[in-house]
Amino acid sequence: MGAPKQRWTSEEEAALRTGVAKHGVGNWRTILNDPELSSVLRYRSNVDLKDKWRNMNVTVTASGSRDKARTAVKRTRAAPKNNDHSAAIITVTSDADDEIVDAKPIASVSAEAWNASTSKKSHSRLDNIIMEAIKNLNEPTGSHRTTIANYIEEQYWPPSDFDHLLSAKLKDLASSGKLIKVIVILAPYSILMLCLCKKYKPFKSETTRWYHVGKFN
DNA sequence: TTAGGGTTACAA
DNA sequence: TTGTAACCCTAA
Repeated sequence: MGAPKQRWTSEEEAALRTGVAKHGVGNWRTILNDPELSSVLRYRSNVDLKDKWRNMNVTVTASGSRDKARTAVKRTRAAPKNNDHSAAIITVTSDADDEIVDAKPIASVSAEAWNASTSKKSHSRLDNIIMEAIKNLNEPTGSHRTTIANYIEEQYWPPSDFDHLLSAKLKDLASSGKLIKVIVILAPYSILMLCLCKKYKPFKSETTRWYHVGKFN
């Protein structure tokens, strides 16, 4: 352990983030072998990548706890697989880490109480429940609003205007980066290619929005 | 090869 | 002295 510490450069950190986005968390060897990244990361081992990713998640969660980093890392493993010719994920509109706070069933309470801030953390109770729902549903391509709503209705006793609240909250969480909003375009392959080339903007009826916790690869 | 826990170097 | 980041060790 006498080796001098080799501080990570911003280029290396960027390469690691790119690698994780591309290959997924845990595929450190694959990231290292990526021709686009290998030159930047040539002085790093797969263990270095793993450790750095852990540290980066500690920083992001601002908790200083390795345990929280671990949960963050675990949650980033799910990745959408585009194996359907008639539907594809076109856009990931936001991406950020988050934290999980305990969410136990509660009795029916007012919308204000659902939305009330729980502690020094800025998360509301509903935020946590939504995160828990998406996490537990564990759908590879994320979960649709109605699926999330059904889960919460099964597990909890939401207020009458819950559906409206949920929509607003999902929008908030996506815009703040706590959730990833994925736009899935239900269209033939040719249309998808036009979308990718930005030559065709799908109608609202041709798209659906799925919400996902964590990062894609 | 990876995850997770432990250790050490370093900066504030 | 303390917290953080980098590095090391080991089990699976």
